[in-house]
Amino acid sequence: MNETTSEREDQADAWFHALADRTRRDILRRVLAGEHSVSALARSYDMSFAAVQKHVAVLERAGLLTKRRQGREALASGDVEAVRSVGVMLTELEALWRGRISRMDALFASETTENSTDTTNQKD
Amino acid sequence: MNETTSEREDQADAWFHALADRTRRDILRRVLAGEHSVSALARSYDMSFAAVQKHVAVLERAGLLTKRRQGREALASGDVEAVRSVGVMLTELEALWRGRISRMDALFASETTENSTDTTNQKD
DNA sequence: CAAACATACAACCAATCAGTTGTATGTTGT
DNA sequence: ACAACATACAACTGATTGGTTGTATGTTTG
Repeated sequence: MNETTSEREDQADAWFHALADRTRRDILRRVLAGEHSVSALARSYDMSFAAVQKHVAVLERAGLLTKRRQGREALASGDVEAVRSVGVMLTELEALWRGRISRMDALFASETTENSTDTTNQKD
Repeated sequence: MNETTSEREDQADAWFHALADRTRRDILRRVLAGEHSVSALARSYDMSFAAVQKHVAVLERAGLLTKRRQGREALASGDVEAVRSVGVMLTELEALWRGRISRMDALFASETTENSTDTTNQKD
Protein backbone atom coordinates (compact mmCIF):
# COMPACT_ATOMS: atom_id res chain seq x y z
CA MET A 1 0.00 0.00 0.00
CA ASN A 2 2.30 2.69 -1.18
CA GLU A 3 0.82 6.12 -0.74
CA THR A 4 3.61 8.09 -2.34
CA THR A 5 1.18 9.72 -4.74
CA SER A 6 -1.49 10.23 -2.13
CA GLU A 7 -4.81 9.43 -3.73
CA ARG A 8 -6.52 11.27 -0.92
CA GLU A 9 -4.64 14.50 -1.57
CA ASP A 10 -5.34 14.27 -5.30
CA GLN A 11 -9.01 13.96 -4.43
CA ALA A 12 -8.81 16.93 -2.09
CA ASP A 13 -7.11 19.00 -4.80
CA ALA A 14 -10.02 18.26 -7.12
CA TRP A 15 -12.67 18.90 -4.46
CA PHE A 16 -11.38 22.27 -3.31
CA HIS A 17 -10.49 23.42 -6.80
CA ALA A 18 -14.03 22.61 -7.93
CA LEU A 19 -15.49 24.51 -4.97
CA ALA A 20 -13.21 27.53 -5.46
CA ASP A 21 -15.43 29.03 -8.16
CA ARG A 22 -18.74 30.69 -7.24
CA THR A 23 -20.49 29.61 -10.43
CA ARG A 24 -19.56 26.01 -9.68
CA ARG A 25 -20.73 26.35 -6.07
CA ASP A 26 -24.02 27.73 -7.35
CA ILE A 27 -24.39 24.88 -9.84
CA LEU A 28 -23.66 22.43 -7.04
CA ARG A 29 -26.37 24.01 -4.88
CA ARG A 30 -28.91 23.60 -7.65
CA VAL A 31 -28.04 20.01 -8.49
CA LEU A 32 -28.00 19.06 -4.81
CA ALA A 33 -31.51 20.47 -4.53
CA GLY A 34 -32.63 18.52 -7.60
CA GLU A 35 -31.73 17.20 -11.05
CA HIS A 36 -31.11 19.77 -13.78
CA SER A 37 -30.16 19.43 -17.41
CA VAL A 38 -26.97 21.17 -18.46
CA SER A 39 -28.86 23.55 -20.75
CA ALA A 40 -31.32 24.38 -17.96
CA LEU A 41 -28.35 25.26 -15.76
CA ALA A 42 -26.74 27.24 -18.56
CA ARG A 43 -29.85 29.43 -18.88
CA SER A 44 -29.25 30.61 -15.29
CA TYR A 45 -25.90 32.22 -15.93
CA ASP A 46 -24.64 35.10 -17.99
CA MET A 47 -22.12 33.05 -19.92
CA SER A 48 -22.05 30.70 -22.87
CA PHE A 49 -23.44 27.18 -22.78
CA ALA A 50 -19.93 25.81 -23.31
CA ALA A 51 -18.63 27.68 -20.25
CA VAL A 52 -21.34 26.19 -18.02
CA GLN A 53 -20.74 22.80 -19.60
CA LYS A 54 -17.07 23.07 -18.57
CA HIS A 55 -18.02 23.99 -14.99
CA VAL A 56 -20.27 20.95 -14.83
CA ALA A 57 -17.39 18.83 -16.15
CA VAL A 58 -15.08 20.12 -13.39
CA LEU A 59 -17.66 19.24 -10.74
CA GLU A 60 -18.15 15.84 -12.35
CA ARG A 61 -14.42 15.07 -12.46
CA ALA A 62 -14.21 16.01 -8.77
CA GLY A 63 -16.99 13.53 -8.05
CA LEU A 64 -19.28 16.19 -6.60
CA LEU A 65 -21.89 15.65 -9.32
CA THR A 66 -23.01 12.84 -11.59
CA LYS A 67 -24.69 12.97 -14.98
CA ARG A 68 -27.15 10.57 -16.48
CA ARG A 69 -28.31 10.63 -20.03
CA GLN A 70 -32.01 10.87 -20.80
CA GLY A 71 -32.77 11.31 -24.47
CA ARG A 72 -30.97 14.39 -25.70
CA GLU A 73 -30.53 15.81 -22.22
CA ALA A 74 -27.75 15.24 -19.70
CA LEU A 75 -29.28 15.41 -16.24
CA ALA A 76 -26.90 16.45 -13.48
CA SER A 77 -27.36 15.52 -9.86
CA GLY A 78 -25.30 16.50 -6.80
CA ASP A 79 -23.52 13.81 -4.82
CA VAL A 80 -24.10 14.57 -1.15
CA GLU A 81 -21.69 11.83 -0.01
CA ALA A 82 -18.79 13.64 -1.70
CA VAL A 83 -19.87 16.89 -0.03
CA ARG A 84 -19.85 15.09 3.31
CA SER A 85 -16.36 13.77 2.63
CA VAL A 86 -15.12 17.31 2.14
CA GLY A 87 -16.74 18.21 5.45
CA VAL A 88 -14.95 15.31 7.13
CA MET A 89 -11.62 16.66 5.90
CA LEU A 90 -12.40 20.00 7.55
CA THR A 91 -13.34 18.24 10.77
CA GLU A 92 -9.98 16.48 10.72
CA LEU A 93 -8.27 19.85 10.52
CA GLU A 94 -10.20 20.97 13.58
CA ALA A 95 -9.02 17.85 15.39
CA LEU A 96 -5.41 18.97 14.91
CA TRP A 97 -6.28 22.23 16.59
CA ARG A 98 -7.87 20.42 19.51
CA GLY A 99 -4.63 18.45 19.79
CA ARG A 100 -2.73 21.69 20.14
CA ILE A 101 -4.99 22.78 22.96
CA SER A 102 -4.50 19.45 24.73
CA ARG A 103 -0.75 19.84 24.46
CA MET A 104 -0.94 23.36 25.80
CA ASP A 105 -2.99 22.09 28.72
CA ALA A 106 -0.43 19.36 29.38
CA LEU A 107 2.40 21.84 29.27
CA PHE A 108 0.60 24.12 31.66
CA ALA A 109 -0.13 21.20 33.98
CA SER A 110 3.51 20.03 34.04
CA GLU A 111 4.68 23.57 34.71
CA THR A 112 2.44 24.00 37.70
CA THR A 113 3.06 20.46 38.97
CA GLU A 114 6.81 20.86 38.76
CA ASN A 115 6.51 23.95 40.83
CA SER A 116 4.58 22.25 43.61
CA THR A 117 6.51 18.97 43.85
CA ASP A 118 9.35 20.40 45.82
CA THR A 119 10.07 20.51 49.58
CA THR A 120 7.98 23.48 50.36
CA ASN A 121 4.34 23.00 49.78
CA GLN A 122 2.77 26.27 50.35
CA LYS A 123 -0.56 27.30 49.06
CA ASP A 124 -0.85 30.68 47.59
CA MET B 1 -30.14 46.56 -6.37
CA ASN B 2 -27.64 43.84 -5.88
CA GLU B 3 -24.39 45.04 -7.39
CA THR B 4 -22.57 44.02 -4.24
CA THR B 5 -20.52 41.00 -5.20
CA SER B 6 -21.60 38.99 -2.20
CA GLU B 7 -19.02 39.37 0.51
CA ARG B 8 -19.74 35.83 1.56
CA GLU B 9 -19.00 34.44 -1.88
CA ASP B 10 -15.76 36.42 -2.08
CA GLN B 11 -14.79 34.88 1.23
CA ALA B 12 -15.67 31.41 -0.01
CA ASP B 13 -13.63 31.97 -3.17
CA ALA B 14 -10.60 32.77 -1.01
CA TRP B 15 -11.20 29.87 1.39
CA PHE B 16 -11.57 27.16 -1.21
CA HIS B 17 -8.82 28.54 -3.40
CA ALA B 18 -6.45 28.52 -0.42
CA LEU B 19 -7.43 24.93 0.40
CA ALA B 20 -7.07 23.76 -3.21
CA ASP B 21 -3.29 23.33 -2.92
CA ARG B 22 -1.84 20.38 -0.99
CA THR B 23 1.19 22.32 0.24
CA ARG B 24 -1.13 24.95 1.68
CA ARG B 25 -3.33 22.29 3.28
CA ASP B 26 -0.22 20.77 4.84
CA ILE B 27 0.94 24.15 6.13
CA LEU B 28 -2.52 24.71 7.57
CA ARG B 29 -2.36 21.36 9.37
CA ARG B 30 0.95 22.29 10.95
CA VAL B 31 -0.08 25.75 12.08
CA LEU B 32 -3.38 24.46 13.45
CA ALA B 33 -1.40 21.98 15.55
CA GLY B 34 0.91 24.74 16.79
CA GLU B 35 2.77 27.96 15.97
CA HIS B 36 5.55 27.75 13.36
CA SER B 37 7.87 30.36 11.93
CA VAL B 38 7.75 30.79 8.16
CA SER B 39 11.33 29.58 7.79
CA ALA B 40 10.63 26.52 9.95
CA LEU B 41 7.71 25.73 7.62
CA ALA B 42 9.87 26.37 4.56
CA ARG B 43 12.41 23.77 5.73
CA SER B 44 9.67 21.12 5.48
CA TYR B 45 9.11 21.48 1.74
CA ASP B 46 11.16 20.91 -1.36
CA MET B 47 10.75 24.42 -2.68
CA SER B 48 12.22 27.86 -2.14
CA PHE B 49 11.58 29.95 0.96
CA ALA B 50 9.82 32.53 -1.20
CA ALA B 51 7.41 29.90 -2.53
CA VAL B 52 6.43 28.81 0.97
CA GLN B 53 6.18 32.45 2.00
CA LYS B 54 3.67 32.97 -0.81
CA HIS B 55 1.61 29.98 0.29
CA VAL B 56 1.50 31.36 3.81
CA ALA B 57 0.40 34.71 2.38
CA VAL B 58 -2.48 33.05 0.49
CA LEU B 59 -3.65 31.32 3.68
CA GLU B 60 -3.32 34.59 5.58
CA ARG B 61 -5.33 36.56 2.99
CA ALA B 62 -8.03 33.88 3.19
CA GLY B 63 -8.13 34.36 6.96
CA LEU B 64 -7.22 30.74 7.66
CA LEU B 65 -3.98 31.71 9.38
CA THR B 66 -2.62 34.67 11.31
CA LYS B 67 0.95 35.84 11.76
CA ARG B 68 2.53 37.57 14.71
CA ARG B 69 5.97 39.08 14.75
CA GLN B 70 8.47 38.00 17.38
CA GLY B 71 11.95 39.37 16.86
CA ARG B 72 13.12 38.42 13.42
CA GLU B 73 10.62 35.61 13.09
CA ALA B 74 7.04 35.63 11.80
CA LEU B 75 5.09 33.05 13.76
CA ALA B 76 2.09 31.59 11.94
CA SER B 77 -0.93 30.14 13.70
CA GLY B 78 -4.01 28.46 12.24
CA ASP B 79 -7.44 30.02 12.78
CA VAL B 80 -9.81 27.23 13.71
CA GLU B 81 -12.87 29.51 13.58
CA ALA B 82 -12.30 30.11 9.87
CA VAL B 83 -11.93 26.36 9.32
CA ARG B 84 -15.25 25.87 11.10
CA SER B 85 -16.88 28.49 8.89
CA VAL B 86 -15.82 26.52 5.82
CA GLY B 87 -17.36 23.45 7.41
CA VAL B 88 -20.60 25.34 7.98
CA MET B 89 -20.77 26.18 4.28
CA LEU B 90 -20.50 22.48 3.45
CA THR B 91 -23.26 21.69 5.95
CA GLU B 92 -25.47 24.25 4.22
CA LEU B 93 -24.93 22.42 0.95
CA GLU B 94 -26.04 19.21 2.61
CA ALA B 95 -29.18 20.98 3.80
CA LEU B 96 -30.15 21.69 0.19
CA TRP B 97 -29.89 18.00 -0.52
CA ARG B 98 -32.12 17.17 2.44
CA GLY B 99 -34.60 19.67 1.00
CA ARG B 100 -34.61 17.71 -2.23
CA ILE B 101 -35.42 14.53 -0.38
CA SER B 102 -38.30 16.23 1.41
CA ARG B 103 -39.68 17.46 -1.89
CA MET B 104 -39.36 13.98 -3.37
CA ASP B 105 -41.28 12.59 -0.41
CA ALA B 106 -44.00 15.22 -0.90
CA LEU B 107 -44.21 14.42 -4.59
CA PHE B 108 -44.51 10.74 -3.86
CA ALA B 109 -47.25 11.42 -1.33
CA SER B 110 -49.27 13.56 -3.75
CA GLU B 111 -48.83 10.99 -6.50
CA THR B 112 -50.21 8.22 -4.37
CA THR B 113 -53.14 10.23 -3.03
CA GLU B 114 -54.40 11.56 -6.37
CA ASN B 115 -53.52 12.24 -9.98
CA SER B 116 -51.51 15.42 -10.13
CA THR B 117 -51.36 17.38 -13.40
CA ASP B 118 -48.85 19.89 -12.07
CA THR B 119 -45.65 18.47 -13.47
CA THR B 120 -43.87 21.52 -14.90
CA ASN B 121 -42.06 23.36 -12.21
CA GLN B 122 -39.38 25.57 -13.68
CA LYS B 123 -37.67 28.08 -11.49
CA ASP B 124 -34.96 30.70 -12.11
C1' DC C 1 31.11 45.44 13.92
C1' DA C 2 30.34 41.71 10.79
C1' DA C 3 28.34 37.46 9.52
C1' DA C 4 24.50 34.61 9.56
C1' DC C 5 19.63 34.42 9.80
C1' DA C 6 14.48 35.61 8.86
C1' DT C 7 11.60 38.05 6.31
C1' DA C 8 9.58 40.95 2.46
C1' DC C 9 8.91 41.84 -2.15
C1' DA C 10 9.68 42.57 -7.19
C1' DA C 11 10.33 40.57 -11.73
C1' DC C 12 10.04 36.87 -14.49
C1' DC C 13 8.31 32.25 -16.61
C1' DA C 14 5.62 28.06 -17.79
C1' DA C 15 1.32 26.00 -16.89
C1' DT C 16 -3.36 26.18 -15.90
C1' DC C 17 -7.87 28.48 -15.94
C1' DA C 18 -12.18 30.64 -17.24
C1' DG C 19 -14.11 32.31 -20.74
C1' DT C 20 -15.04 32.64 -25.93
C1' DT C 21 -16.41 30.95 -30.87
C1' DG C 22 -16.96 27.41 -34.08
C1' DT C 23 -18.03 22.81 -35.63
C1' DA C 24 -19.97 18.18 -35.32
C1' DT C 25 -23.31 14.78 -33.76
C1' DG C 26 -27.32 12.99 -31.85
C1' DT C 27 -32.58 13.78 -30.41
C1' DT C 28 -37.16 15.57 -30.58
C1' DG C 29 -41.46 17.42 -32.44
C1' DT C 30 -44.19 18.71 -36.55
C1' DA D 1 -37.61 15.08 -43.79
C1' DC D 2 -36.22 18.86 -41.38
C1' DA D 3 -35.76 22.51 -38.13
C1' DA D 4 -34.92 23.42 -33.49
C1' DC D 5 -32.79 21.71 -29.51
C1' DA D 6 -29.07 19.52 -26.37
C1' DT D 7 -24.74 18.10 -25.99
C1' DA D 8 -19.67 17.40 -26.94
C1' DC D 9 -15.35 19.03 -28.02
C1' DA D 10 -11.46 21.59 -30.24
C1' DA D 11 -8.94 25.84 -30.68
C1' DC D 12 -7.97 30.25 -29.13
C1' DT D 13 -7.19 34.24 -25.63
C1' DG D 14 -6.28 37.00 -21.53
C1' DA D 15 -5.73 36.45 -16.57
C1' DT D 16 -4.08 33.93 -12.75
C1' DT D 17 -1.22 30.58 -10.49
C1' DG D 18 2.83 28.32 -8.55
C1' DG D 19 7.19 28.34 -8.93
C1' DT D 20 11.94 30.65 -9.60
C1' DT D 21 15.95 34.15 -8.67
C1' DG D 22 17.56 38.42 -7.00
C1' DT D 23 17.66 42.31 -3.94
C1' DA D 24 16.71 44.92 0.27
C1' DT D 25 15.92 45.36 5.21
C1' DG D 26 15.73 44.25 9.89
C1' DT D 27 17.55 41.00 13.91
C1' DT D 28 20.49 37.93 16.42
C1' DT D 29 24.93 36.27 17.64
C1' DG D 30 30.00 35.51 17.63
